[in-house]
Amino acid sequence: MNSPTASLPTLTTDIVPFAIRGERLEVLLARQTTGWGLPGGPVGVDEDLDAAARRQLAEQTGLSDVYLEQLYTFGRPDRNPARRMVAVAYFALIPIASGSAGVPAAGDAARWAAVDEPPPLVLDHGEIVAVARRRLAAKLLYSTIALQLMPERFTLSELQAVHEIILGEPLDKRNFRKRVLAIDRIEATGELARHGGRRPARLYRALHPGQVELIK
Amino acid sequence: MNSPTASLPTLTTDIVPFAIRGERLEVLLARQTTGWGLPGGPVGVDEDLDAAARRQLAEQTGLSDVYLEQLYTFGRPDRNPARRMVAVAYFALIPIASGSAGVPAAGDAARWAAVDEPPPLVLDHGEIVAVARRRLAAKLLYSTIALQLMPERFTLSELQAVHEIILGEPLDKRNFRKRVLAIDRIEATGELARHGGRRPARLYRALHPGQVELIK
DNA sequence: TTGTAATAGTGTTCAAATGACACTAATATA
DNA sequence: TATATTAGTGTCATTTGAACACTATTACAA
Repeated sequence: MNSPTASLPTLTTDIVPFAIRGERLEVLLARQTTGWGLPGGPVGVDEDLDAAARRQLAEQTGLSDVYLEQLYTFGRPDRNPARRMVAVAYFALIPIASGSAGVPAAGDAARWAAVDEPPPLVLDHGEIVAVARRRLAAKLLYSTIALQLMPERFTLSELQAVHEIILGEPLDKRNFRKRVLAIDRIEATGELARHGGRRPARLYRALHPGQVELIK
Repeated sequence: MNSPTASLPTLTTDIVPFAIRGERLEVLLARQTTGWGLPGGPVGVDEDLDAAARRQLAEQTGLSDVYLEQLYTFGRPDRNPARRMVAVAYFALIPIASGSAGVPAAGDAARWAAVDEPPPLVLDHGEIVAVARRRLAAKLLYSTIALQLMPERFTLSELQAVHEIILGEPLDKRNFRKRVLAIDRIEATGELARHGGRRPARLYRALHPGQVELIK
C-alpha cells in the first residue's frame, strides 16, 4: 500500500508513429498482451525521455532516425486500471519510403492502422492518437513539419497530397505551389520523376532536412 | 542500485505562475531548501497530474481557481544531480486582482520575480520559465488566453497593456481595439472605470470567462 | 471659472496576402 | 497518331493588415 513502488507512478513513453501510406494517414501499432496499442513502455532509470521514446520505437517497430516530438503527458489515475502509469506521449513522423522499400513492413508484432478508422486500442491510446492527429494537422498550417513525412526527393503533387490527406480537404494546385515555393524551404533537384503513362514531374528536396521551422 | 525507488524516476509537477504586476510580467517563486524555484513537488500515488499541480500551487502560494495548462515534461537524467526526477511542467495565469487585494502578497515562502530579470533558480527552473514565457507569447497571437490574466472587469487600455508587456512591443491603439472587438469574446458592461484626473474608460468583461478559445 | 494635463475613444487609406479560377504541356500506351 | 493522364503556369478580386491624428471627457490647479 505504501511500498516504494506504490508511492511512485510508473513512467512510460508512448509513441504515435505516423506515416502516409497509400492515400491515408496511418499509425503503426504494437502488439501487447491485451490487444493492440502504441509502441512504448517504461523509461529506464537514467534514461532521457526522448531517448526512451526512440529506443522503444526502434525495439518494437524497427524504426530509427525519425522525427520525434513530445506531445503531451497523460496521467489520469484511472487510465490504467491495473497500476498507476503516467505516459509521456510523443509522435513520430515516418517518411514515405523513396524507391523500393515502402515504410517498414510491420511483422507479427506490429501493424499499420488507418488513423480515421482505428481498431480499439488498449488503455487511452485511442485518445492519444486523436490528440496527436490534431496536433499534426495544426502544425501543418504554420510549420514545415510535412517535409518530415516526405522521402528525400518528392514531387509537388506528392507534397500536396500529403497536405490534403492530413487536412482532409482538397487544396488548389496553383495556390499550393505558390505558397510552398514562397516559403523557400525546398528546392528543385533538376531531376524528373517518371511513373508510367504521363508527364514526368520535377523532383524537389528539403533545404534543411530534419529541421522543422515555423513559417509565416 | 536496483531498489524499487531507484528503478522509477520520481515524478513531480512544477508550475510557472504568471501575473502582470505593475508594468511587468512576473513569476511567483517558492522558497526551497537550496534556493528559489518554481512551486511544485511530487505527484501523489493516485493523484491526477493537473490536480497535483493545483494542489501544490495552492499549498505553496495560496493561489487557487486559476487557469492552468500543461506545458512540457522535462526529464533529462542530469536535471537533478541528487536523484532522478521527471517534472511535468505547467503554467498558471493569475488575474490582475480587481479592486482591493492585488495579486496575493507572497509571504516568506514565496516571492514574485520579474520574468525578464529572473534570479538564479534551482535545477532547470530557469529553462522551464523561459519555455513557458515563449508559449504564453505565442498563444497570445492565436487565442483568447490574455483574458485569463485580466480581472473580471477591465478596460481596453488595460488589456492592450497586457499584450504589450508580454509581446514586448507597443501596439497601435485603434488596430488593437478593432481586432479585439471583432473577435467577439468580450462585451462592454456599461460601467465606467474612474481613476483620478482623466477621462473614465468603459469596462468590459469576458463573454466566456475561464475558457480559452482559438481565434482566427 | 477657466485652463491644463491625462487618458479614452474613433475611421480611412494603402499595401500585402489570400482565394478563386482554366488552360496548355509532356509523357506512355492503345 | 490519337487518347488518357498528370504536370505546370498567371491574373484578378477580395480580404486582411498596417499606418496614421485628432476630438472627448474627466480631475485638478490656477
